[in-house]
Amino acid sequence: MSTIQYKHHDKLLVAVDCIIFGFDGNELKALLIKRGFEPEIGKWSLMGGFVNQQESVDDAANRILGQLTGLSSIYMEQLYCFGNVTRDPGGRVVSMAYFALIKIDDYSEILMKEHNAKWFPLKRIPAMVFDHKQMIGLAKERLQQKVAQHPIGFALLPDKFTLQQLQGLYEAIYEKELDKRNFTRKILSLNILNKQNEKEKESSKKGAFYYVFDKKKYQKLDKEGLKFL
Amino acid sequence: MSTIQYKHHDKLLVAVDCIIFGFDGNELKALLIKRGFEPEIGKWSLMGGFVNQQESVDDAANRILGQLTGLSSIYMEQLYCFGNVTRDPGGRVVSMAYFALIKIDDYSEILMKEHNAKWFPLKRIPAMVFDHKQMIGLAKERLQQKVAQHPIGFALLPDKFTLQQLQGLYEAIYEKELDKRNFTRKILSLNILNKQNEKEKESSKKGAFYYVFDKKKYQKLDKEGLKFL
DNA sequence: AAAATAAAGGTAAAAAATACACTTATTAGA
DNA sequence: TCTAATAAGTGTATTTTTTACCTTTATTTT
Repeated sequence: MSTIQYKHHDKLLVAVDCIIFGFDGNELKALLIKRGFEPEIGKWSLMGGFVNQQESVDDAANRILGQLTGLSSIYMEQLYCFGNVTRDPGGRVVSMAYFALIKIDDYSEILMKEHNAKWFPLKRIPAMVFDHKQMIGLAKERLQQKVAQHPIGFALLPDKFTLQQLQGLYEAIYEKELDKRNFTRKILSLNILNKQNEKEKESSKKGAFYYVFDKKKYQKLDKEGLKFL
Repeated sequence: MSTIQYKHHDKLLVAVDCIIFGFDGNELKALLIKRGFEPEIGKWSLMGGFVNQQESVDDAANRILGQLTGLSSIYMEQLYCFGNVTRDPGGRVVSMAYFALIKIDDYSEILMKEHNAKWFPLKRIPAMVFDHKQMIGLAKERLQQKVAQHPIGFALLPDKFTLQQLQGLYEAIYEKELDKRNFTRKILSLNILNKQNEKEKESSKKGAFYYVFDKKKYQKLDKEGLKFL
């Protein structure tokens, strides 16, 4: 705080931009929308909006995510503040970037169409407005770091998933192949997955058991201090 | 960005608050100032200020840090955005918290006195205004994580330091004792320190060799992908 | 019954992390 | 000049973690 009254200070537009990640079983993707107004009309953009006077920045982020996906109680965290003076040619806008992890089949098709939204593989992100591409790059790095220490990846998978789906997710995030036996051993040794009796039978004749993430077991471990992977 | 014109949206006060860390050879400390105006006059506070229309948020953080310490080109990074509606009873203020690492003897005494600034050990932070104590707690956690992966700790030490001073720093940050031989072996194996011919002779009769951090060696390693400690 | 498919599972070798204690260089003081 | 005091400097054995690697099993289809 400064030593003079608040009212003498500049007020700024504060925006939120959401990097929305999804996983289709094969690739990591980000959900982008086609900007329908100037400046930069027609370019791809992150879903964003302005923070209102009477809502917290986090609330604004959740509101904006909800507008596009119809989803609430989604994994989301602050990424970074983009605060350059000239980042948005439309005005002085400070943007808080957030990233969210959603189950790719959970969003509302209707809302998606309304917003001209489309999933893009992270490896093939098109030209984007302002600093949005940079935001996605930073979000990817952050996800890579975070996922190694916290079990947030499950937010990208269906509630029931096979070990190979889980491994595929990590391979997509890290962009490298992992050894199946080592991966399985490590993830199971954490004791945060519950094996189901049911099998997934689409991708093999033998079928692979489903697992579910046991949040309570994890939280217990987390208190004791756990490195995730 | 929203689908209606920017001018219809709310503008907010955007503040920056700086957690300034120092190390006195023994303890990690934070530099606080005594707030001289309402609300919450007389309470301890982080050094802060408002972001001006014509400066970036990062520039504002550097300006504010310079106001208190007289220092520039200091290690500083964004910590987190504190955006609750009611966090500051004086008005709707979104605060970007930054943390900075300074060499504790480098600041300007004059500016410190002007601002009623004082160093507090992290273990004995007094009551503070708003959410500032929470900011310090978060900064400490972030520093602990960061320092394990990046060689930023040197910003808290004099240019020349002994291995025991360096170890002491890590012990202060992690809040636990480390084994001297293991620490020495590990840090030297990174090959980012240059041993000097000169010895520090105050704390022992034998004297301990000074080392300096070699930024170039580090950057070379960093490109190749390095876990720090 | 045979073939095809992907799932499941273990071991040995290498690397990294930990635990642990004596010798050395130097100065101050007897 | 000898002795005592002080912290610096140094190596090895043990445990844990990580990595590399392939055969057997369950099930379905033909």
